Amino acid sequence: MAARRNLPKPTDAASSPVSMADLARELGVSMTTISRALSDHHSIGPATKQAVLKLAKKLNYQPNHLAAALRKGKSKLLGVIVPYIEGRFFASVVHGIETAASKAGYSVIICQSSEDVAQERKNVETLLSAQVAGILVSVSRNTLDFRHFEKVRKHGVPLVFFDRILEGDNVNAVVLNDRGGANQATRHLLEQGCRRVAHLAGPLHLNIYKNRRQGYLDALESFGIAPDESLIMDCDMTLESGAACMAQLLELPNPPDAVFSAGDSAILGALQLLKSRGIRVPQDVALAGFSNEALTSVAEPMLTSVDQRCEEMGQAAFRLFKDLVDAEGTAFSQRQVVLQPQLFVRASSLRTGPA
Amino acid sequence: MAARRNLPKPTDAASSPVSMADLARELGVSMTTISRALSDHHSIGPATKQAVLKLAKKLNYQPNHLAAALRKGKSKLLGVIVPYIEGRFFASVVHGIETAASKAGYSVIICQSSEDVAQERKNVETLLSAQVAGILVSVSRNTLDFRHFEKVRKHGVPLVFFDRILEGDNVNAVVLNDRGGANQATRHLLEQGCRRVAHLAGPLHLNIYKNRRQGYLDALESFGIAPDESLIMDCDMTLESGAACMAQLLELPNPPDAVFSAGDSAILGALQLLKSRGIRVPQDVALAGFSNEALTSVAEPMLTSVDQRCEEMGQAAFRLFKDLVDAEGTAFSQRQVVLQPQLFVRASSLRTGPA
DNA sequence: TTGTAAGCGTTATCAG
DNA sequence: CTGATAACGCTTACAA
Repeated sequence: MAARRNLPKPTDAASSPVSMADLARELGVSMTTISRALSDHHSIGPATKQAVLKLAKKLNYQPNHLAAALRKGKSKLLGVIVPYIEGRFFASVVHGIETAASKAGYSVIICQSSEDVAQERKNVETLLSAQVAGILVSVSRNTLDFRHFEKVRKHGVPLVFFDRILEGDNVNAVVLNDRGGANQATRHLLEQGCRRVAHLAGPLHLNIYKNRRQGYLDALESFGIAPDESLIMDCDMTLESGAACMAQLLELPNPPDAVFSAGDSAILGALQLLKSRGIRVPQDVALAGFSNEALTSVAEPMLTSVDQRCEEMGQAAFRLFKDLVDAEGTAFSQRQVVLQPQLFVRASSLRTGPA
Repeated sequence: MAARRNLPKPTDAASSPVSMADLARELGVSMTTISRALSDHHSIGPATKQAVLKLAKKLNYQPNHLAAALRKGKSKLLGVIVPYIEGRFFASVVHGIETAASKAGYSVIICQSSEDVAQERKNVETLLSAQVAGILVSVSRNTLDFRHFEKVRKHGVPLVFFDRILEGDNVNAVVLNDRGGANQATRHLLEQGCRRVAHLAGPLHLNIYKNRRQGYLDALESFGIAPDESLIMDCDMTLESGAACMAQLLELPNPPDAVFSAGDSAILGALQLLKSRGIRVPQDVALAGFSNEALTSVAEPMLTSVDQRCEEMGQAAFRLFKDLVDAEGTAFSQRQVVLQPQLFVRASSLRTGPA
């Protein structure tokens, strides 16, 4: 018994949805009254209001947001454009955005640019056509200009950038203090007694990698160490690339005693290469990465890394959008929110003995 | 020079968006003509059509999908409900869905149920109110009935389940052959010569875990091995839980020589516990997990695992939805798509010596 | 090939 | 406190 629990009753093919007009007819009042009852307007008798709400529940009334949005000229849809959604970082940021947004009654439409400006342009068009209330975007790797975002502003749609932004443009943005985080990580390595700290740098046209590199340089300077160009490697931040860079670093006449990478995959590649050569981590070479990916706690030794506060970033981005909406008309120009990263120190950088 | 690249020209506050009516007025034709030109209708002179398109481009006309959807009664919005979006699995599935959807001209609205039926119910309401063309859902952990999905069908909105579905209900769904995958993994362990294979089982009210357990039992049976209840552990699939289960298994008078876990985090926990006790993997205990998470390639030894074809699942789910839309009216009842998982054999289960 | 007009489900304005 | 009516931007019979 109890074999088939909640099977659909056979007798219901898509019955036409019930509208406000239906409620009005049924109750013998005007649509205006229905609208007011449903939207909690003040000019409405408590009795009628209750009656409306009751009937709405009974008939399973489902408001049509499209119609409302069309009429009001503003939807409760929020557009989000990310390079891709796989991988911890963007998934977490989107998680943060969605959570904050839905609390405020917004639904989020997600678009992937696949690291391609052309697609990003299409995404913008799509979102504008969907009449979104705002757009949150982290630009693709090869986005070099702002033309397609001009259109967004022309339509009067609030625009917020997060994480990856275009340098030199004054826009609303939420970013991580990448420079500070990199500085912190590098200082930590220096404090462990390392003196030849190498850096795996990402593509420098992206603000995030440029800033991480700068933070690395800052730390060296504060320790009075002159930067050595041969210790700064161009790296595309993949596992393979990290290993290749590490191999190259080991070829140097005077190889590094520590490596700070602008990303975690690359530092893992470096770790694997070191282990394959029998070089001890952290005793011979100490390591630190950036992003605090899950893999940092799985690697052996566990990897020191800078956490990016992904979820906070999502929340902050939404809040900034909301501020823009609420400040409608109030002419305030640009807002930047800067989040403070947090260094997670793990075994890969902790030298047990003295410096 | 070239300091400020693409700064907004100071002279443009949200100019009101241009509509079809504007184009019509400007060109001195009717809105019908505009509509036809824009929607590539056949009854339209090539000359007028070109003129319209040119003007549209010039005036930066942006179609209003909301209005079109309202009129047509069908939007190009697709609703997706997942328990959460962080973590590899759902992020990848969503990636697959979004990629397929956007190719077909749909935008996807993402909702998280946070593993909570109440929230899931709200999500359904939200999506219906947004007039989505369809809903794709992977149910939350504590979803036990279908009432809130009845409403979806009543509205005539195509509904597709993926991965997590409710057993016993006949619905459109895309699932993994979890049973087959588990069978494959367990057989592999048996073929390596293991004879006491333990199983870390997930919450059994979820189809996926129930099926994985069954696949495990199938494999034992095909090897003529009677299942030993003391080797089957209830596990909530976390790292900690996996370690705890492993510890318990080691207490047995006759401990296992292999473990198949229904999830990767748990098997990693088991691995860490074994290593901490100096027990060799795979020589003393061979390990295999499920999901093929990124961490499986980072662990040492690397972990054997069953890949879930996340992205294919997303694509398949979208395709199933599309089929439903295209078959509008055609009364075909339920469709199930079953994807074949793939076993990735790695060091954690490969015994070098003979059995 | 083109135009007219009605209507999708709301909300807002103005009268009662 | 309530009601009639216009309007949001677009599609689509139907008519010319």
